[in-house]
Amino acid sequence: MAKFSKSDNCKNCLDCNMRIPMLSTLSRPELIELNENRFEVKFKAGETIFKQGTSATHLLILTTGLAKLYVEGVQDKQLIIRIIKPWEIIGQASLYFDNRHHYSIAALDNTTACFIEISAFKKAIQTNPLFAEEFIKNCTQKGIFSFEKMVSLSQKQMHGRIADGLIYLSGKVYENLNFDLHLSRQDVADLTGMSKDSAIRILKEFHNEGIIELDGRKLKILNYGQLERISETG
Amino acid sequence: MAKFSKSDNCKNCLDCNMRIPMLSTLSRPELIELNENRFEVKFKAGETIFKQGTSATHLLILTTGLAKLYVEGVQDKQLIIRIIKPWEIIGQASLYFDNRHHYSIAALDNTTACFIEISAFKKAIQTNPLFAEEFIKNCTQKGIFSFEKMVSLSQKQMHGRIADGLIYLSGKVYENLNFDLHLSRQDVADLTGMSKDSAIRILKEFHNEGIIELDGRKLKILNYGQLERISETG
DNA sequence: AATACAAATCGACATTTATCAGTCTTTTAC
DNA sequence: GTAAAAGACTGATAAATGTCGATTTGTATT
Repeated sequence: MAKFSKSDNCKNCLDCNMRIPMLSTLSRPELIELNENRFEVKFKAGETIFKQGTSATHLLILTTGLAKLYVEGVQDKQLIIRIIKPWEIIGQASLYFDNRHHYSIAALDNTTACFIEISAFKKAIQTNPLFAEEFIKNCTQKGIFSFEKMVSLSQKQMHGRIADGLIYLSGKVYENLNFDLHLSRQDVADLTGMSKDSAIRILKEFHNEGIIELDGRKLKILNYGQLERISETG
Repeated sequence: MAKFSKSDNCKNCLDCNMRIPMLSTLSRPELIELNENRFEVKFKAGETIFKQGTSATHLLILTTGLAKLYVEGVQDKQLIIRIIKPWEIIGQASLYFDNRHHYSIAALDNTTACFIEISAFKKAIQTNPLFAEEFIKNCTQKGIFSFEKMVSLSQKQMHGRIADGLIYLSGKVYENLNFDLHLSRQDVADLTGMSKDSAIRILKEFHNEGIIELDGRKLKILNYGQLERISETG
């Protein structure tokens, strides 16, 4: 189970300042206030960090590990929106809406999560226009990302969607053509909107065609250009 | 072609104040400044109001008519994200990102659009925290809407997606169970992520089963509960 | 009203994708 | 170390969806 502690990983918010662009707009007193309203919790791989539908009282920043952000769709199916890495701020969606979580987060790894009280955040938005601007920037970027995801999910066939998924993982998550996948095959399916069996099949096809090398969860992209072509032609 | 004029429809931004929640947080001088940096343009049904990829210099508020907001996907296919009604603020996505439009807007009707300079808007965000908050609220709501749309597009079958489309149109756009559709069959398909022929087929099915009554573009929802059920079961 | 053109419609067919059952492999639990 | 469970994989089949061609309907133009 999750273990409580005030400062296991990052000593305080003044540290985060360096790593999180949004927080760098905050003044020293503001950071100190943020720091007083936070705590860290450790999660084991597979544990739910927060669950769609529960009330949203804190924002979340991972300090170690990876997690999946997903919405619960029809008939217990999950749709993975994106993979969360350390130093991203998560949970803004609920800030000004209905104080409910509209997605779930689950650890893909042993992770450490820092929870920051929403009220401290809101205060910073009200008093620091630069911070508010950064916040808005963040929101709008996610909006644009959503559009691309919708196009991929609704207009591309399975090969294109898997290609998009692999490009996303290597480009945005692991920043490497060669990585150890934290996702199960089911997760890959939930990320690309298809059945698990179909995801397995396409991955195997890509492997057989020499586009990727896949052994268990070790994944190497051998022909990135080909993936891009598959992504574009749908 | 589009016809220029400073104040065809709404006399000035002090009017809009009443109709647009976000603007109601602005002070009188702020509204006056906004008013000095705006102009109105008329569009005929079918005309493009702005086009994905072009540079974003203005935000947009419709004062009359309806428009579709869509992204250009693979192979010239459109994905309609939502329908725009008067008194919604459009174009925030590009505000703080790369100053490009990431979607297109096309008139579905004879419409009047009011263009507001982005710089005037940004200034209000920086100087008026309440306005910034309203802006953020707006962004996050759209984010949540996006999640629902992604689930619909990627996890529901055609019947469920058409049901979602009809529920959206009657609930959010026309606010009536009985309306004159501005969308073509192709538009309905682009809204629900399927081929035109499939959209026609499902609509006809719903008509034959007595769930809706559809004659050309006159649409009446006869059994809303049934639509909800179809939406939930996918 | 006659023509031209775009939109809507429909049935037949092809393709894509999901489902299912069964096997194999890897990890977990004791 | 072995049994059990979970995950990965595969082929066959069924279901969902798209495509195509032909026809009809509606609308705008003369």
